[in-house]
Amino acid sequence: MEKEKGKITLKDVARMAGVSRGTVDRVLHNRGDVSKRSYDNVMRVIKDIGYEPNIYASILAHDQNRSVVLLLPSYHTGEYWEMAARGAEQAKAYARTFNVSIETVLYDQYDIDSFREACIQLLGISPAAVVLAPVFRNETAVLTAVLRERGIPYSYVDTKLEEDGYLTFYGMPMYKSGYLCAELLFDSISSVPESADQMKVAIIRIERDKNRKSDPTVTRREGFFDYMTEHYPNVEIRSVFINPRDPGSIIETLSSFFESNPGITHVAMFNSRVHLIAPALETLRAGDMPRAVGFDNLDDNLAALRRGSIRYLITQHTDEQTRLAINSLVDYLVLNKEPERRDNYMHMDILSRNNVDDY
Amino acid sequence: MEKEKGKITLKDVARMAGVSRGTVDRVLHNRGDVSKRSYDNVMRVIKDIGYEPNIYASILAHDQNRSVVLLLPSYHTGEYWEMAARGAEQAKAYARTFNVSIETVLYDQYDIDSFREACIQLLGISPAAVVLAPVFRNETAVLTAVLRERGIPYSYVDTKLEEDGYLTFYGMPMYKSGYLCAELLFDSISSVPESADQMKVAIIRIERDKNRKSDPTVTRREGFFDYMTEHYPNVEIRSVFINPRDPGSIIETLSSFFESNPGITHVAMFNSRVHLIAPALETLRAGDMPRAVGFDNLDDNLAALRRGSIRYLITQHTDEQTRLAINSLVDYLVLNKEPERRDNYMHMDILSRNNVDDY
DNA sequence: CAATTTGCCGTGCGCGTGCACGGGAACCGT
DNA sequence: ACGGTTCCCGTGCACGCGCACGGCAAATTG
Repeated sequence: MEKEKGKITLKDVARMAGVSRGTVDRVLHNRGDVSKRSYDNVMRVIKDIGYEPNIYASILAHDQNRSVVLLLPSYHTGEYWEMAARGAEQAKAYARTFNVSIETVLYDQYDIDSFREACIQLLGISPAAVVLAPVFRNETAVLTAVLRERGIPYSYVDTKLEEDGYLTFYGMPMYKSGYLCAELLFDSISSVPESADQMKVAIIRIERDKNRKSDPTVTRREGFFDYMTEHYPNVEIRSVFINPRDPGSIIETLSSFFESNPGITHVAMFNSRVHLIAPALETLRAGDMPRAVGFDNLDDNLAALRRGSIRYLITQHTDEQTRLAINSLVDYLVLNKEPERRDNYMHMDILSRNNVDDY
Repeated sequence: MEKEKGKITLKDVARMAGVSRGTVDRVLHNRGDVSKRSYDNVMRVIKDIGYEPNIYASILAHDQNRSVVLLLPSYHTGEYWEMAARGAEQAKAYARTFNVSIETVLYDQYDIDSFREACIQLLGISPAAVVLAPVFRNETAVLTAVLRERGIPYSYVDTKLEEDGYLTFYGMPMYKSGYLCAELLFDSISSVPESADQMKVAIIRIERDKNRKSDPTVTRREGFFDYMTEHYPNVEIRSVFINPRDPGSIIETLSSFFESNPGITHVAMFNSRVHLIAPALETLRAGDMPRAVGFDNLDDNLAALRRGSIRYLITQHTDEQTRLAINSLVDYLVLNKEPERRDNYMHMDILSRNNVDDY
């Protein structure tokens, strides 16, 4: 289906359209100084013979080094956003193939001013494209407005804003993920529903700062509760809040929680930090471990999974998200390739003790 | 970490080594006519300054069209090997970036002569690289010997032969997949082991032709049985054979099986064809569906999963396997990039009704 | 010693595109 | 009629590399 022999070049187009290479070039890149007549001629020929520019020659001649900037919350090793950064690392290999480099700009996700500074820094780089996670919604809207104005394409990862200026979005179906979480928790007794009376669920949540950040896990929680009301309306559900900034306090919090709420058989956590409660479960409930399900393949989570203190992890391929987002932008920039889909919901992986190894 | 400004070119290397571009070129491509002195000089400079050729210029100048051939059993839509072919489709996009095209050569997996013919056809194409699944072990060994002799790199997918001439292998950890299969089947009652007495497992197998083909699922079966003896040594396990060539017979076979083996609560199947027994389960066991687990994300399997007649599917990303295998070969051919790992065991995905949608 | 071969090596051209430069024609105003 | 714009357009060089061609010196041969 490809006839590689008689490759059609720009020169051929020029000849067939009765103009020079320069004119074809001007048409291809919309840089004016072309009469309507010539323009139409060239366009017709291009369409007729299906001309496609040779990207090697193009890149070779261009020889410019564009950069795609990834705008992320800063992270320590083992934290959620590190995975996103890891994805960028993988994308680099692909991007460098096309002479585009990946820069990462970080900000403190608890400090809105640092986000604003990061935006300024980002614009200073004058990137060819941007990948970002809209942690601060309003400020992100400001940034993307500037990007649109400057004609810089951008993609969302993790979450998106409800506008339509972005090129692509890669994220997780949050509602479904909560639903799935509940299923994995309670699948164990679906064949013996009468035992549902003996179950009690604990939902571990994070004490949140009062800031303007968005909390994507609310949707996940909805999915979870909908599953519960549909399948196990009588199961007791309790919530407890822990403070991730003070790891020492967690075991105390949970200890008193378990005392005042005896008979907890299931534990769910809707963000990436199940690993924080794993040690507490192991010491407080060594005898009768509740069945625990959490999210995201952080190293600490995987370790807890292997130890058996977490039963299942649902992962959203955070690294893949950034990788694909970057790739879509690179394809768009270099190959003029429109993405297949704008909104891309990633597949959720279910991880158990027995399939983590080759992850 | 990249200094893109002063890109090092072949000319720079030539200058620094005190030779001409031609000589450097001869060194790079091992085509002789270079004195030992010059050779050493050039090699030293290359290593010192970390010269890397510009592949765009290289491809542009070279302008040759190589092809990678994928050697697979022929398939009908919805069958296992179709997924492998699908992966090739995805790899095409990447490959064409480098002026390499992907050809597929098919053979009848039940006819060894057709395989031999396919090999001849393959060699006729004089491919730059080959991806293959060693269905016929001995004949595959013959083929790979020829490939090695001709210096054509090749990669295995799905299964591999025990030799070390291949560039990469992408497959599934078969033993673990069987183990995982058992866990997913019986996880439901792990907290109430006393009910294990009431369980009965059926293993559905395929009547095999008597040919020299390899059966990779034996290892999977081992993993399954090991899990069972470790965790539920007293559970009854029965096997039943169905004939995939005669779909009409399946329901009869299973009907009489269920009659003579009442109380089957769990069903496992170790190849990609669970979809064959799903309708039978739905009609024969509508009231008390046994819990069924199978393998591979064939469309029919996914449909059965959605209908609820299969509880879990374990998938091995067959499409990814071929995609990655092809990519590894392309990288090796074009970029001279050695693969990171030779043997690559893919992650197993667990698919349930609630996470198939975004697959 | 002349003629030829062999071992090494440098140079020039072409791959297809981006872009700067300059130039011709038409149009304007004086 | 003439200088000055404006609008279009063609050409030449550069990008980095592969490869063919030819050349020079040393080694070999008759």
